[in-house]
Amino acid sequence: MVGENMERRKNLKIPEVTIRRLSAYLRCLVRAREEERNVISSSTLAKNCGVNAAQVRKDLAYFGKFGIRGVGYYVDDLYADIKKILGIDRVWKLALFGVGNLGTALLFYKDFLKQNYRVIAAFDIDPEKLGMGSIGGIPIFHPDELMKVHQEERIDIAIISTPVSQAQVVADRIIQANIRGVLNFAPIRLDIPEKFVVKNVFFTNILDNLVYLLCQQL
Amino acid sequence: MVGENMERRKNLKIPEVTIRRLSAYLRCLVRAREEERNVISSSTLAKNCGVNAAQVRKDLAYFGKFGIRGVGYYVDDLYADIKKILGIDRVWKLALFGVGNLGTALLFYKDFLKQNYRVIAAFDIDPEKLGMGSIGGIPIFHPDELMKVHQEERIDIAIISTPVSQAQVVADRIIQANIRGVLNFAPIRLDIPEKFVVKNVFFTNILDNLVYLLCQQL
DNA sequence: TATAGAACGTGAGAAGTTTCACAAAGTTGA
DNA sequence: TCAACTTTGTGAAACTTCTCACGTTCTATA
Repeated sequence: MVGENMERRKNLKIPEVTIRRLSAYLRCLVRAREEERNVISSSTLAKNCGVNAAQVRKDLAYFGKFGIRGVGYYVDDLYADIKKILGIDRVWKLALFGVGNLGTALLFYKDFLKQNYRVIAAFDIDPEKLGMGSIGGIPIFHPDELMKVHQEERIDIAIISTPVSQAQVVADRIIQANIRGVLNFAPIRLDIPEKFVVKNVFFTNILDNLVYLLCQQL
Repeated sequence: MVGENMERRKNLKIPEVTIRRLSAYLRCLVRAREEERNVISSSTLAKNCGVNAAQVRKDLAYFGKFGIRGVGYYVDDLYADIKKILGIDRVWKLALFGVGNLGTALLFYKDFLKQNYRVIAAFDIDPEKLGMGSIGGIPIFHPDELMKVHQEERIDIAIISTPVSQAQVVADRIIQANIRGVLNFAPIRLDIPEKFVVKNVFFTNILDNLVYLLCQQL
C-alpha cells in the first residue's frame, strides 16, 4: 500500500522548510522503527521534532494522504513514503574534494552509510595523500582524473572540503564535469550557474546565529 | 559614529532568517574591506548574497539606520555595527567534546580564528588522546575535569562532535555545567532544557535537502 | 449495532515575510 | 544655487507559512 495516494498536488511549489522537516520526521521514524512501534501519530511526531501537529499533517498533505483517521501513520509505510518523496529511496554517490581534516571526517562519517549515501571517490592534490592510494577504503585521485572517474561511475554529488583558496578552482572542475549537486563546506560563496544545486555549510555563520540567540536571553 | 542610531525597534521579534542574512552580509563586508572599498550599496550587498535589495534594507532597519541616502553604507561602520548586533564584537570561548575526525577538523578550523571564536579546551575519554595532552595547542581533558576547566576559564559554547552513543551523556554534563550554547554535530536530537540554545548540524539532512532539489530539476 | 474516543485532512483565518514603489536626503557638477 | 542623479528608509500590498478548529473516518467496547 506504500505510496498509494502519494502524488504531489499539482504544480504546487513546496516550501523548503517543509522538506527540511520531512528529513526530521524521517529521523524520528528511524527511531520509532528501532523501537518497533507500528503506528505513530502526528502529535507524537510533532513533539519529537519540536513542531505543531497540524504542521506535520500539512507538510505531508502536500504529497498525498498517508495516515489513517483515528489511528495515525504506519511507521514503516510513512518511512518508505518520505524516503520516496525526498528521493533518497536509492543510493546517491558522493565524491569528496579535499582530504584534509574535515574531508577525512566526512569520509568516515557513519551516518552517510546508514542512509543511502556512499562516498565513492576522494580527490586531493597533495602528493602525500595521493601516495596513500586510498583512505578508509575510498580511493584518492588527482582532480585531473575527475572526468575519468565520473565516466566510470557517475558521481551524483560533489562535496567541497578544500581550503578557501582552492574552493572555486574545484567548483570550476565540478561545473565542467556537470555534477549537479554541490555541498560546500569552504567558507566562501561559490560562483556556480543556476542549474546546479548548491548547499553551503558555514560553521561560523551557525555559531553567529547561536551567539545572537544567547545574547537575546540576557 | 558607529552604532549611533543603532537601537532595536521596541520588543519587535526579529526573524531568524534576518539574523542568518546578517551573517551573510558580514561575510560580504569582510571581502569589501579586503578590497578596500569604502562604501557599499544595498543592491551590491544584495547581489552578492543572492537576495533582494529592499530585503537588505529591511533587515538592517530592524536595528536602526546605518546608511546614507544617495551614498550607501560605510563598509567599516556597517561591519562593526553588524558584529555588534550579532554579539560577535567580543571573543567567544568554545569547548569541544569528542576529538575524533570531525572534532579534530573543528580544532584546526581556520575560519573560527578569523572571527572571534577560540577553542580553549577539548574533551575526550580515549586514553590515547588524553595521553597526547594537547592537539594543535589546545589541551585535551577528561570530561570529569569539565567543571574545573569551566571555573578557570568560563566556556561560552560547547561543541558536540562525539559519536551518537555519547552525545546525550556529554549533553547532560554540559547541562550540569550550565554552558548555555550548544552546537551539536551528532546526528541525534538531544534532550536539553529550553533555556539552553541548541543548534544542530545534521550533514545527512542537508544532503537529503540537496537530493530533493536535484530530483525537482528533472 | 450503537456509542465514545482517537486522530487525520483541510478550509479559513492569523501571522509572518518579502517585494514594490516612492518620498526624503544625500552627492555631483555646471 | 539649481538640476539631475543616486540610494536609503519605509508604508502598503502581495505573498507565504502556520495554526486553529472542526468534519470525517477509523477503532474499541459493550
